[in-house]
Amino acid sequence: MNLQQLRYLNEIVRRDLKISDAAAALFTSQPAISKQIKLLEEELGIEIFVRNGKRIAAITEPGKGLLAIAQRMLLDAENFKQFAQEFHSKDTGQLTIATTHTQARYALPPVVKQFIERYPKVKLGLHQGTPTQIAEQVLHGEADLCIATESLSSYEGLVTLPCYDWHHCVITPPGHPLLKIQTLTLKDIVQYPIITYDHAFSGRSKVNEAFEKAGLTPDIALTAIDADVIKTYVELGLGIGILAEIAFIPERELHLRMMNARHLFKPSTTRIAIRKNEYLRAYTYEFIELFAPHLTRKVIAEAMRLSNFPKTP
Amino acid sequence: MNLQQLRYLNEIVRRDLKISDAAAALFTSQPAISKQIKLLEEELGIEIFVRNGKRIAAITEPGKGLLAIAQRMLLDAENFKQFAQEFHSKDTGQLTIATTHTQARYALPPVVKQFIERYPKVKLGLHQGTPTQIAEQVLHGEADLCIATESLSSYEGLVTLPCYDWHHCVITPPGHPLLKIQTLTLKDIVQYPIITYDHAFSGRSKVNEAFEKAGLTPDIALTAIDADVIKTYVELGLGIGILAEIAFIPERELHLRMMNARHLFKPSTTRIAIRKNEYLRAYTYEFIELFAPHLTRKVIAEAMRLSNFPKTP
DNA sequence: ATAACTTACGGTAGACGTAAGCATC
DNA sequence: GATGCTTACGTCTACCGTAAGTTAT
Repeated sequence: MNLQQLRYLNEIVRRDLKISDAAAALFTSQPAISKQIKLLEEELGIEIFVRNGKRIAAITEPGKGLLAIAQRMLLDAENFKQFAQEFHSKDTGQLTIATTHTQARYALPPVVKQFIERYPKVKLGLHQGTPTQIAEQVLHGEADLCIATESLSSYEGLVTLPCYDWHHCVITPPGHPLLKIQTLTLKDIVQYPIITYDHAFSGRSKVNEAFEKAGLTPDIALTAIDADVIKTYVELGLGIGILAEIAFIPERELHLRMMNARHLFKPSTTRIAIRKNEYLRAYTYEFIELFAPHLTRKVIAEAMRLSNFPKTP
Repeated sequence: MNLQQLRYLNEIVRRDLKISDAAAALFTSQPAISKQIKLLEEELGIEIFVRNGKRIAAITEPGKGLLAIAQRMLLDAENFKQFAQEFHSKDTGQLTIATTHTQARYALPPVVKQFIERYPKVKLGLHQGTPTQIAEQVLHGEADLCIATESLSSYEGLVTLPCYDWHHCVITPPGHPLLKIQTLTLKDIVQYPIITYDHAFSGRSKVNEAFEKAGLTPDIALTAIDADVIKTYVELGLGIGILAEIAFIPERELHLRMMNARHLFKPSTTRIAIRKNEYLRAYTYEFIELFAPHLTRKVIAEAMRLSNFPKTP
């Protein structure tokens, strides 16, 4: 048994039990993997995969157990290298952040600016995607951390940390009738077509929740993944917008007006997620702290440690 | 980086930083290890060992961190094989138990008898040693579990489980004056020379504790590692004996008499210890349960799991 | 018929052992 | 001088890639 064989095993499972796909992903030949898996099975004396003639049909019960141990070992192998890197060259390396539009466009720029000044030799990568996509990128090690507002906590293999709370606001074109109202109500809002985030994005769930609770059915004219699209269509007069306060920069939006909606929608929490048991570089800790100052190295390390403990119901 | 290199690294540290000793222990040549460590250091770009010319002087700070990860990986590698074994041949394998004389001679025989009937194909091994020795055998993987009464809980890498409580008793030759006393006191006992266990064996600490608390200084005539030696010298009239109740089998000891001493010495607890995070075979669980029926597979697995959690002070 | 895995075979890299060299005690 | 690590070199294993073979879809 060696690490290479474990890598092969892990990749085959990741690629839906297709050896050829795994070979392509690991830049090797199909027979190479085929043979190593055979050798591994032979050495262990058990079958890891259920074969249907020459095709792999499923993973066996013991195979699942082996896979779990293998994955832990592979993660440790990564940690081993990372740990060495840390001492070899403290301030160089890579940091890949997976995030959604809202964060990338409005929350991250000042943080990134500070970070690249502090760590000019760290190659910073930004992957944009849906909350689901970015969570899986972290799970598969394609990104070091992800930042989003929705649905990060449902992944077993991730540790999530709350960064900050924010509120939605309502935007309208100048001169809109709503602007005359002192304190907005949901009833006022449902009078007009609404343009807001796609479900699964940027706290959209809190918006839905509020309307449902009030027994109101809003007329959602258009849903967008990012605030810029929402603003564009509000400017065009298609309706009023509901978006994150952070996404509205008053001095830039000459053709839009913002109204407070903090009393209407519950605050959303933006979270950061990292892979469980992953060794983090010093600059990764620092990036997180730049983004959310209360998430110090100590706090993060403690949360990571606690993530392996039983859930207290 | 590969597992072999990690094995080398681990063994060098285990052998007090002597490459040649590590080579001997792993049945390979000294240059083989030397070179692989060099290669590893080169690959990682850091020095793992502090060299004093051609001699290894110490392990570096990063080296320590790497060693910790390496050890976890090596343990997982063992678990990987063990797990496979489990499915390959459920009821065959090896089980090595490290224990002290008292357990081996008096507590284990019936358990071992039952076990070899149930698992005739499992090669059962018994290592006898001091509590310290047997704990280290488990730590180094030379034994699967150890059973003893003293000082197992002080090892970070072990999980200990209480098996049963037992008491000391006092033994004398027939016709001894003490036998006339209804209820023994410590004052009665210190009138005579005492023969008992060596320190660090079989609850000797509880005996010391009792005398100290009472402000009495017993005349310890002889200390032995095992009960049989104690009994021999009590028979010879060198003094009275204090030993584990379990070690006194009335029908066999024609030249000795036993007196209750439960009210004099605190009960001792015999414990079992296993290595943290080690994958246990089904028959290992069963052996433990045979020895201590309340230690079911579930209880043991839970204790193992909890051993990784933070200590609640 | 094609996609997917296995078998067969030759080439190459890398790990190991032996022997010689050199530094520390 | 003895011990202990490194360097040098030859050997051998084992892994990988290419190509041909076999079996499901």
